[in-house]
Amino acid sequence: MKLTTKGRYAVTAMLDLAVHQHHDTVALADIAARQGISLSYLEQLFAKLRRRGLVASVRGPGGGYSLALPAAQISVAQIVMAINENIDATRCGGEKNCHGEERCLTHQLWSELSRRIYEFLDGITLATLVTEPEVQEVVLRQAKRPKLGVPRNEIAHGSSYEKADLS
Amino acid sequence: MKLTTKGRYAVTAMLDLAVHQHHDTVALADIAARQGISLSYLEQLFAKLRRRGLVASVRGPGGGYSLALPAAQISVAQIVMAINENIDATRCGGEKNCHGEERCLTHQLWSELSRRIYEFLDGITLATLVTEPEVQEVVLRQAKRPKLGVPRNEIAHGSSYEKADLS
DNA sequence: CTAATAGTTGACTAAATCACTCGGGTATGG
DNA sequence: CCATACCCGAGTGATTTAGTCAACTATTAG
Ligand code: FES
Ligand code: FES
Repeated sequence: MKLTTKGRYAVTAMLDLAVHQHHDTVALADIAARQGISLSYLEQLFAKLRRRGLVASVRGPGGGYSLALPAAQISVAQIVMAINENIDATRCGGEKNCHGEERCLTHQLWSELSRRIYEFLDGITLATLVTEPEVQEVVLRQAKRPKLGVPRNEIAHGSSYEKADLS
Repeated sequence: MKLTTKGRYAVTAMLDLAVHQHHDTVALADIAARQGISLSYLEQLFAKLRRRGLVASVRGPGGGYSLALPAAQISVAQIVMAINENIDATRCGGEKNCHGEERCLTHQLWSELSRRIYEFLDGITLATLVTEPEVQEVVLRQAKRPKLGVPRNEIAHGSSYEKADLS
């Protein structure tokens, strides 16, 4: 699997979207401001999410994004895969050919690991997350803060470069 | 967690070592030849494994490496962590500060994922792997092949660049 | 003694990827 | 028509990956 900040941002943004579902649509600028993600970057992510049919968009003033499916039908695995493509921890990508043309000593191990990770992430939907007390707490904290109208390209970013993949 | 080819090679090499334990020591050159890994690269990996106390070395002719502990006491997680340091899938690295100075919406999720992965990899030891029929099969196949004396720096490498991390 | 073996160390590199940014589009409601 | 918001592609610097290379040092067989 590949699990980078890109995928994490996507899940965070989708969760924000799920939380604010009561509006018809949510503008990316709002998500950007609430979650501290660059707008341009979000646009990139949502383009992929839309192509995969996970979100729907409405253009023009008052427009924005909404979930294309009920929150209970969108799993974290789907989001991560929409962004990062594969979710496979083997070296061969399932081809069983990374040692010469044959299966290597540890293929079985990584293959099983991939399955576990996928099962875990696929078992958690946006609906699950929304009801988590830990999530609700953060949502409340964010609601209290004055929503500063962040203009395009002026959002602070952490510059940490950490990854988390399991190709 | 971080799970790159580096970590995968390390596990493969350690497993090879466990399989050939009946010799006093195993030379890296043998492992390199059997598993198709560059010798110089293996040296780098085993330096770390030795510092972590997972393998012991004997220098000079007839020397090589051996497991520093019984195979049943070396888990895959230990090997991966010896090579890649952390095994954490969060963005904050456990600091809970990746949104401003506070916990982000999805911290809980990545944190739980990290735990699952760690538990899985820590539950599998070299001893477990050695007895796997899938592994035995590969070992037999490798034993049949004539052990070509591969000189330093002449081993073929695949140039695939795939990752698998979960920082 | 000496040559061959094998581990030890550190610096160095090309290529790939990541995490964005920038600059312009295009639809749409008021 | 104009402000809003989505749409899209190209480009970039920093970082990491997956190695290589060269020069040791320890040990032992002969
Ligand atoms: S053959 Fe699939 S990981 Fe090696
Ligand atoms: S605060 Fe830990 S992952 Fe965001």
